[in-house]
Amino acid sequence: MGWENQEMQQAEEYLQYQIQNGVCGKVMTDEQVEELRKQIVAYSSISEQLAELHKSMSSHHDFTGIRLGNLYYDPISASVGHKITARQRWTPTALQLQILENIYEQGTGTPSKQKIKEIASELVQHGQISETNVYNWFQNRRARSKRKPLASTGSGNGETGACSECVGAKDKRTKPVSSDFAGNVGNVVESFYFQNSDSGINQLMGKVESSRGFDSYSNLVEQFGLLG
Amino acid sequence: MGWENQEMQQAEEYLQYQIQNGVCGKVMTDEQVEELRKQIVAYSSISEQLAELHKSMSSHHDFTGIRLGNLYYDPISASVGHKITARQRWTPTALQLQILENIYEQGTGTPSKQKIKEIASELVQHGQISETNVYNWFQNRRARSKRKPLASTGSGNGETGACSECVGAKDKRTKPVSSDFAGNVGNVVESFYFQNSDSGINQLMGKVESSRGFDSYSNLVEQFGLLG
DNA sequence: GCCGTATGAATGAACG
DNA sequence: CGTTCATTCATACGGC
Repeated sequence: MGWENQEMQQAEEYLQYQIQNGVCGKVMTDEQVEELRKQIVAYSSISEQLAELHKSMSSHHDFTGIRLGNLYYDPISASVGHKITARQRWTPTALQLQILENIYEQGTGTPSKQKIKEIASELVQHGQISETNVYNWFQNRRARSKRKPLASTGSGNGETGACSECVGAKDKRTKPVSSDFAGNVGNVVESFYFQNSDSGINQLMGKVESSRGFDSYSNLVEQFGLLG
Repeated sequence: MGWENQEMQQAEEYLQYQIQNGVCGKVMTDEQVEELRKQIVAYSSISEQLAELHKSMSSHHDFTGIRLGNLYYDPISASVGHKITARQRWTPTALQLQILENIYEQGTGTPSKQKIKEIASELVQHGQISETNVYNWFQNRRARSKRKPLASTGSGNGETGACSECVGAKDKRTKPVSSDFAGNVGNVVESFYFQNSDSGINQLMGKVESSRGFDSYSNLVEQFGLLG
């Protein structure tokens, strides 16, 4: 159409000006918006099933107490102390678990003080954890994977191959995921997020798109049947 | 600065033109973009993990499932949920129960490997059972009789007063999630952002929803009509 | 039909 | 290191 270069340039400058003054920020093409829309729809649907969890969490959090820095408020005793009252045994986060499993399988499955320190310091990025936790985890992991896979008796009704401490057991726990994944997801996510955001929408889109592991939400949706 | 009305108008027109031609569409503030970015990053990391997990699991043809924080991934249905799949849990038959109780009372209550084997092989005649089941039964029996001042198991089925986990007076069983949430509060407080997207899966939802992020997100959706 | 209890199982930590 | 304990999870079951 009849847009002169000069006009366009002026417009661009104007835009720049507006942006700099916070009047308006990023500009997206409809295509991009649509892309985003799809992403969000898919993701939010996927996360939908977690909503229930959140609900119960928030509806009962008046009994959970809260941690304030190094202090901990216990709603039951209505007091604030330095320790998290009683209980509170460590539970690995999913990511931590995966990483641990990975290390366990790849690594000799051997601990070693130094190594534990390293592992702990790495895992602490994904949630609270101590060296003791790591130590215990390996200890338990080793011990439990050792018990022989004992055939469950009979069948029919209650298949019991599962084992607790049991008498026998094969590794039936978490399978390690691709090392690539286990080792990097955390970082990926972090860098993903903490990256300078000035790059704008294009970058965002690029990242979301190129985010590996899933080709498209439809694929995802199909795989997990997460969309009602 | 020196922006003349005319120039501004031209710019606006230019923008309109661009929009109409699909060159550019919606305009968002940086804040909004950032909000969006957060949402997508959160969702995408969840999805990514699920996808990877799925891939890994299916490639291993493993049917055990995996724990994801408070959630469980079921490789069979390829979905994530709160349950540990349909695996039936063992239930002792009346006869088995009686025998077990008997053994428990007579013996010190401590089984131990060899004994368990024997017991199991004996009980299997009265219904399906595995050593693991026996082991667990004793384990639980011991643990639970400790919390409750229940002395006699009573001969019949009469049983005495009821008390589930007993000492857990607060009975968190009904609100299982909350306790776990408590354990995570710290993380939520400390790392508000998605430094870890892992089991943070619940954390994440908590963050997403509790932060103004979600609202902003909803607003965004409305404002920009991102959701058809 | 929802709510609370009973109980098999999973698992972090501790014990000897 | 192998075992055991303590706590928690998930679900089946029974009453209102």
